[in-house]
Amino acid sequence: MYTVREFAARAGVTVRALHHYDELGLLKPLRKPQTGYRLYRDPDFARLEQIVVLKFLGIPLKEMRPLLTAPRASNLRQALRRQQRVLAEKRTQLDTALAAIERAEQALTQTDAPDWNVFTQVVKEIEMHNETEWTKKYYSDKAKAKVEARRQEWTPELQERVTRQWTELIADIEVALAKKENPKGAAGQALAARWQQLLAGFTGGDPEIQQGLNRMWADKPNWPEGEAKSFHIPAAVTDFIVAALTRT
Amino acid sequence: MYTVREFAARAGVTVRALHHYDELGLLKPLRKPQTGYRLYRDPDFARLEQIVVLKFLGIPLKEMRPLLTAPRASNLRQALRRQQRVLAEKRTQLDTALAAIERAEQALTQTDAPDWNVFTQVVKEIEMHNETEWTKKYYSDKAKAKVEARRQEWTPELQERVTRQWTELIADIEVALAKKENPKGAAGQALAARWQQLLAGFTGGDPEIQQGLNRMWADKPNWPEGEAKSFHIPAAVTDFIVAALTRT
DNA sequence: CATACCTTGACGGTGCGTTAGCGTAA
DNA sequence: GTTACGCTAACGCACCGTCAAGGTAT
Repeated sequence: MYTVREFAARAGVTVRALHHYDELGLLKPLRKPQTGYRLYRDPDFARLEQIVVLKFLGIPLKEMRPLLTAPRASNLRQALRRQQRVLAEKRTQLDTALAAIERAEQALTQTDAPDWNVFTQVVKEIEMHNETEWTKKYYSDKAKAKVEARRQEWTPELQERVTRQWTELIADIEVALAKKENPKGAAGQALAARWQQLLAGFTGGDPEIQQGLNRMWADKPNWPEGEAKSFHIPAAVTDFIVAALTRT
Repeated sequence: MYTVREFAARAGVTVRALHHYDELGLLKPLRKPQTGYRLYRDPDFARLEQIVVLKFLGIPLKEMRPLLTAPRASNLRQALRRQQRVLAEKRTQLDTALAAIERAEQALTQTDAPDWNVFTQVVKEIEMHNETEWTKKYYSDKAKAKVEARRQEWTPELQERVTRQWTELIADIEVALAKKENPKGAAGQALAARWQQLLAGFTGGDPEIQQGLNRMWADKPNWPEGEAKSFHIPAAVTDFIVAALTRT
């Protein structure tokens, strides 16, 4: 039986952190009857260690609960793999930033006034490089050029709106699934039409781009999974759309 | 002359971001007389690009203003170097986390139940390694062991308290400096005494540790500068203490 | 008149640090 | 009684995303 302070000292965390974990329901100690004082015991120690480890690995506190109580390792391993990808992407981010700084320093040693042009060029290059890199391999050269051309016209806000439209559509489809709606019915066809609309917004009706997209989706399990929430489309949803679009 | 939306589209940022930069005083556009509408012009574009670049490099928005208006490159280069160190440290952090995940996965492939022991061990190892690594080179082997032993007893809260005591002391010394207090006077001696007290709290009066510390401070310009605020002690302060402690 | 775009608040999210005000244990 | 420790509540930080309520341009 430890008090907060003792327990915190033993575990190498602060009292405030323990309060926080308690609030989040991650680690709820016993309470002394009248006073409400927290009372920690040995099993709590093990659990806290697990929390600390997961935090060290960069896993958000809010996602930890299921991992801590899971009796089997499968979801833990899943989480680790996800986290691995997230961290890896962050690292390449960092690497590019570092590279940019180095290049910029070189440029700065030559002139006394900051040469923002060189500077911004470097960064832009790198940014583009990163963003498009992972999708590249799916497109033919001609398709790449076309996609690139479209990118130029995309404002980030347009991006947002489109993303929202997709998520809304997916939500609607999930509702339809829950209602056991028939893909061939009117409602199903309407959803499929919205789907194709959105898709056309990206491909511009270009078959080469469509091809590339197809390849990309076929390889979905291997997508990177960065901070940019590449929207997760449940398999059931795509199945529904496929069913709606295939002619009988 | 662009409206927010146009300008945002041209620059590849969101309208909200522009609002935000405006609020922070980073990029204040003209305003249309009656309506208060924001009006951006070409010079604003250049400035925005600079902001975007610095953000890409991970520099906090609040620190950007002086860098943007600085006519000469010197403080920009300073900032870049600082940022380089910060990023580099973050990267090693990431690397260790990634390494930990890999090791953990290996451990997990063998058992089905999560083996938290192996797991926490790995992380602890690595954490220690990191924390002490950069100070290591200043200490003799014997001193290292002693410092390590002391570390074990330090709770993070004790850490905090000590840190605060140092910052308070430093603040007090700066006040004394402002008053042009004499280091040899009573006030100066009192401050020096507090200094030695705090130091003794770390060294435990051990000469080997003291030696290592001396070497470390002598090498101060080369310290890493992570997120962990290694307290910055102005040169004037150390000078004051040195003057107070050297026997006449 | 409708519609698209502008404005200024203000809340939310991440992981706690940091007062602040107020009971409790030794 | 004093002092050290416990509790909850609430703000703060970084960078905007995301409504919301209400004017303006076309």
